[in-house]
Amino acid sequence: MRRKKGTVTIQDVAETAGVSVSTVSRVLNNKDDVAPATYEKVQRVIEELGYTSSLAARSMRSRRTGVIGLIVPDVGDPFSILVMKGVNRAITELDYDLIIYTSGSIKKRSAAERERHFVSLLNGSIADGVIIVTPAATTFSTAAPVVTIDPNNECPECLTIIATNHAGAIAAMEYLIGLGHRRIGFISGRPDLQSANHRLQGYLDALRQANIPQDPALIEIGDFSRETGRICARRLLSLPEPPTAIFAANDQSAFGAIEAAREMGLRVPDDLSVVGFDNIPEAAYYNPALTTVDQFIEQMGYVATEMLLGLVQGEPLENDLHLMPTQLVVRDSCRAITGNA
Amino acid sequence: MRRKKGTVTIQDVAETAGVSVSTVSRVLNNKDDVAPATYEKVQRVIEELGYTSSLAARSMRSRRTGVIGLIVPDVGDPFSILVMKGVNRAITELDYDLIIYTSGSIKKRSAAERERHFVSLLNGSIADGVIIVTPAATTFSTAAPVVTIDPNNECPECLTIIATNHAGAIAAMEYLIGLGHRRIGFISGRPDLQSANHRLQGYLDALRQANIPQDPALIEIGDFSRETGRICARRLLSLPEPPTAIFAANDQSAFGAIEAAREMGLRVPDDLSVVGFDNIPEAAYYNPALTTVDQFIEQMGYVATEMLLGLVQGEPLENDLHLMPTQLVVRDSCRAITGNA
DNA sequence: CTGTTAGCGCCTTCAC
DNA sequence: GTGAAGGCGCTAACAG
Repeated sequence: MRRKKGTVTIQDVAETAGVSVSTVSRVLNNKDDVAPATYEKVQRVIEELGYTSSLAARSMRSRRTGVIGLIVPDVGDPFSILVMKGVNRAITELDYDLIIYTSGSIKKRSAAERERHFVSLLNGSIADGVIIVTPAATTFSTAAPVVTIDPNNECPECLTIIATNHAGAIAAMEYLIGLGHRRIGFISGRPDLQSANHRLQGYLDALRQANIPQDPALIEIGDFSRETGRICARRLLSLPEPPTAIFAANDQSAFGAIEAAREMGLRVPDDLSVVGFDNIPEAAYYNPALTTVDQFIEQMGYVATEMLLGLVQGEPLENDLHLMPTQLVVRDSCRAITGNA
Repeated sequence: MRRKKGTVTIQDVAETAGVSVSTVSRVLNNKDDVAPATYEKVQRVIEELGYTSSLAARSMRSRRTGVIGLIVPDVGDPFSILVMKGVNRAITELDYDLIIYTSGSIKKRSAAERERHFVSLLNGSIADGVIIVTPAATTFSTAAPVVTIDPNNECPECLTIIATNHAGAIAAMEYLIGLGHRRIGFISGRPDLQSANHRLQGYLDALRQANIPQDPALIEIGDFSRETGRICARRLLSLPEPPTAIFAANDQSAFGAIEAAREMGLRVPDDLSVVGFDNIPEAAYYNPALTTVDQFIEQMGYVATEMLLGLVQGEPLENDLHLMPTQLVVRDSCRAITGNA
């Protein structure tokens, strides 16, 4: 770790190798034909000097930098983590580099502002393309391609990946209804999110389909957090006529709901059935293992990266919207209704 | 999202504002005295055009870029996630930008290679400094400051942050011993990691201190993963004379151990006490809530960032090593030993 | 095959 | 106060 001397540049390499900078540049980019002897020599000097070309300089000259950017709202959020994993997998397979940014829920700037900030920070500058997870903003001024995952609002002009939230919610509800449940509570996600609304709509539609009257008291507005899930479930379970099952709009809320039930002396699934949405890893480990709707989040990240790199490499994509399938995963948090209720 | 036209440059701003590029540059960097009227006008044009200065160009000219880099081995690992959160918090408070890289456990290049790759990718180029989590490499050729968190090996010349692993392990063991346990199994972490070895040493020393003979059969070599924790625990619990308590070198292993116990028909804590290490968020939510040693991981990220930014801003740091305290957090996964065993 | 010549977008002297 | 040059490290044309 040399502190002072600074970076070794392409110049240094050229001089100590006794060639011109362009020759060095050529071997760096495996260009044309360089005399094997020269190539060898330059390569050796590069090795010796521990030279790495400056990303900054490189991206300034050539369009392609070989890095793509990922903007997530929160590094601690399981959804974001899974997307990161998927993107990371694709990135390494396809030999790109990945830069991750957090648009965070910070006070200083709004999420939308930070997103814009990062997009332009990356744009034309450092990254060949950008993936944005649950973007708050709907438009971005950028020359590089953008793919959005699970956007909060319709995002015109953006490539978008989103799960079949409505269908997934229906599947969960049909399962619960098939188990004999009639009073089913719903803990929704943030109402400003498309995906949350689609799930709510699925809940409603499934009820209608089964000819079960809808009871507004059974719908609680959550925010996808564990803590709010707990609070919502408490309210639901304190109703004069409490639900026998709860469908939570994501796994975190479902965990909160189960914890609330437990605190109130209810056993899951014996006294209350709970279904989540997402199928994050913890769902399988949870006690009881959580029945939930898988939306293949990690795969979303992977697909987003594939789409983005396709765009980067100039392949024109036809459809702007990629629908990710959902699938009910039955585990141990639900039980058929037996006697009363 | 304009696709074609490319980026708006400082030139464009200068032209539409009717000034020279240097003037624009001045207002961008709040330099000297710019006539208020000019300042205002330029500012407005910047706003209108949605201009953001190119990170690439900027970092090429000026030393300070205002971004720091974070290199983590795996975005899915709870330890890395907590560090990210801490770094992120410090970053936003101190008004820097953050770039995250994954050195990943990929086949293509070794972790050490990837670390070096990223360090030089960031160095002198994009970032003012770099934080590396559990680095495999021990030296980095870089002009920018480097801080390492929980390095695998001694990392000379690097600023290092590491928890008091030995003391933490002793605390956990004293607690278990105080509860009356005498046969205590240990599931270690990867033996190539400093922190893992320190914890093992703590286990050993606590035993000696309490005059409990050490039994090699009670020590299993794990790798910090849940799955391995499960396997190790299975072996431990299948011993002719199984342990009454298990101390796992991290929370993930502890979860695995509890799951193994459950599969074998043992109840935790009634039939087996388990202590973990890390205090990741899941530990509090787990059923039973996990007794563990907090090593304030998030805080490590925060402190690392503070140290790094101190270095970046030229404040000379005195000590190269920051020791993070550890603290036993008692929850529900242990019980005093009663009758037999 | 290799060196020379232009810039990429920006900041930093230096004049005015 | 402001504009005009020079150059950061690198790549992409051209020459040779």
